[in-house]
Amino acid sequence: MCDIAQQLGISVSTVSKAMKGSYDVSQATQKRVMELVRKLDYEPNRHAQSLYHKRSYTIGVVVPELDNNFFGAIIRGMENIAYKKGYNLMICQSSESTDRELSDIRNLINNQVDGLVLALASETEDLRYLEKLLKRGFPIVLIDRGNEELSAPQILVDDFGGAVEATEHLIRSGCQRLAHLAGPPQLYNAQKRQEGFEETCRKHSLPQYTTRHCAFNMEDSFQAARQLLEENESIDGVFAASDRIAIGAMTAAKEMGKKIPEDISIIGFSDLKYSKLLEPSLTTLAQPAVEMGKKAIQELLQHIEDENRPEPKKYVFKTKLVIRKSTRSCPVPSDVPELTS
Amino acid sequence: MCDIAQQLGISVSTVSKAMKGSYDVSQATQKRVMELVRKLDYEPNRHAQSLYHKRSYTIGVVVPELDNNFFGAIIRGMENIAYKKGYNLMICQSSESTDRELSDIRNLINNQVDGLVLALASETEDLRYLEKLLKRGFPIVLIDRGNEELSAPQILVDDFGGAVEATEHLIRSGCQRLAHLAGPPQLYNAQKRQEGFEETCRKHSLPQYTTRHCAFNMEDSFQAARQLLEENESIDGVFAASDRIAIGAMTAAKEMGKKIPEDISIIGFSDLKYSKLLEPSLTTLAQPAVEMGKKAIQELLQHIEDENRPEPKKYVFKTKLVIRKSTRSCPVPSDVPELTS
DNA sequence: AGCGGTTTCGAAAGCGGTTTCGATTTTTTT
DNA sequence: AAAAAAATCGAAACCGCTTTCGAAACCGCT
Repeated sequence: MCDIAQQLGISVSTVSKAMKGSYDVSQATQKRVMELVRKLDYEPNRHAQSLYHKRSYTIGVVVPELDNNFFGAIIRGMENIAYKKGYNLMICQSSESTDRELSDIRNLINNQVDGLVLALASETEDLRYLEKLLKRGFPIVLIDRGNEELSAPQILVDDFGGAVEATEHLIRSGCQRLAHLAGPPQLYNAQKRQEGFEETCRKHSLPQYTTRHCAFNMEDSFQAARQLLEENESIDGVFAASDRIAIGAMTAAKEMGKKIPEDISIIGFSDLKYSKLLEPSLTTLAQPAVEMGKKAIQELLQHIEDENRPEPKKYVFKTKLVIRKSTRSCPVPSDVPELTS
Repeated sequence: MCDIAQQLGISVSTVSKAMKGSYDVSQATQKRVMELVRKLDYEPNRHAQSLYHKRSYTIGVVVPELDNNFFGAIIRGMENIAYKKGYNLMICQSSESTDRELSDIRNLINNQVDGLVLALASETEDLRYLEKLLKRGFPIVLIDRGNEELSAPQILVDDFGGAVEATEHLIRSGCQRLAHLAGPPQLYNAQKRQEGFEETCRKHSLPQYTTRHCAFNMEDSFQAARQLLEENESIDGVFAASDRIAIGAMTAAKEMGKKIPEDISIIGFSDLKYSKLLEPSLTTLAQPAVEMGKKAIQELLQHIEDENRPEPKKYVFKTKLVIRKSTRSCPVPSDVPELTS
């Protein structure tokens, strides 16, 4: 900027104002400045700007993992909005580790991010730091992994509704003895999915239904599924709390010589990129991840840019049933709800 | 920092020095400062620091996509080293779009990142901007997607060697009529894999071998594979340039009623997380992605922190053959090379 | 007491911008 | 032609931190 001022024989303040299109600089100098700016490919130093404005125009993002369809799509949605509004993203993956998550958040704060979008790790329980931030008025939006205690806006999927839909799909396709392979019990989403499952079973007065918890990975879910199916030979339908758990269940079922979906139907949750490649392809619930990412940033920016902060709302996105080959075909076609925001 | 100085009745300069453990502040005040710092959870403003040091302690990363095992693992490796050394990552996904890539890079530069780690989009050809940056002495490291023209350090996998290994594995397991489903021809990696394939076929004087190009996605590769297999009924072994292409090939082969691996062996490249879940599970070449990510940052930091920049070297990481069920079992066990850097 | 040497500290400049405010010039009005 | 108003510009302060450099205080020693 000094260069430009010198070359043009004007002051830095004028250059700065010219670049911002201030009213208080003549058309002529404005043009001269802009031309030189373009010629030199000049861009003002963001750190200096941040320092003055006390705003970094950067948003911190922490997700459990990056190489995951769901979070990948969420990030695409977030980038979409953020870049358009002149904000940058600083993305971290906690790898589902609470410690790493905390240090990521602290580091982002230390980097003066203007706000945070967080998908908390499954085991995160100590929310004191986040509460402190919120109390200070620091803008935070939670995404996917909700939390009842934190008074922050939350962008969630309708886990309960999705679970109901999944369970009803199983029942409609003729399954009578259902099992639910649930996620970690401390995880909000897992709880809601379990509730949806159990409530639907009760509603339909199913003679038998069971729930068993396992981690969101294949190894653990494989073990859990095997135990479950061994103890309970008659199970003919499994609602897995995630596609990865569903894969574990499929592997276990196949290993026990059960045919999918003839002997046992399996339904997942998430619609991972590879779920349609499985054998049989997995029936599952798709989540509008890109839309969720967009909404998260929109919500966050509102909190960042508005003085009078509104009440933290919850936005619940509907899931969409994707029927494939791992469940028996339904006599009555299920009505597929539209994606709404 | 002003707060601390005031509360302790000392000057900001002393506080600053105390926090850095400068020799020129007494033990007593140092202790008083540190205690208050801890109590207030104070962290100095990074932007102010960056402004002074003309260093942001942030590294820009651009990869084609985030929800991808390979790049996910690379990023984990990069985070590992970067955080340890006090650097942050600013991660962008170009979604394989050249335009987006360029705007991401410009934006990162504008954010004053100290260096860049890039995995170029497959179609990127206009390297003028990058060349300009390199000429200015700006530190850039290329990862995975190499480029002969750019004089930057490159962290690569031994595509040629991996292809040789894959091809020899097919030959060893009894395949005679091989085909290669290659990636986009302008992509450096794809070229090397193709060369490895063809050279090995020639070396073993195979009676027949063909190569066909397709994009790194399932739809395109499915079409390509089907055409290939229809035109050439006798093909009994396919080396796919990526796991995703392999999946397309598997789907095509199955659709044509061919049994894998009895009628046709298929081998991929990358070892995606879900490749072991396919039916049959996919034989493929694993890449030491985490190690590559680590190396990329180490190399970049050297360039950032050393005045006298060394010649840009190429680091070629060996792949590892992962034998699963999509290729026939070998009479002679292939010797698996170790991971080296 | 006077001297050099060591510690310990703070004032000030600077990093690269932005913005306020007063000065100067130009234009318009009377 | 003088006064008022508007347009245009630059000096300076500031954002929060680091570092240089000089001042002050303290030390032991002759």
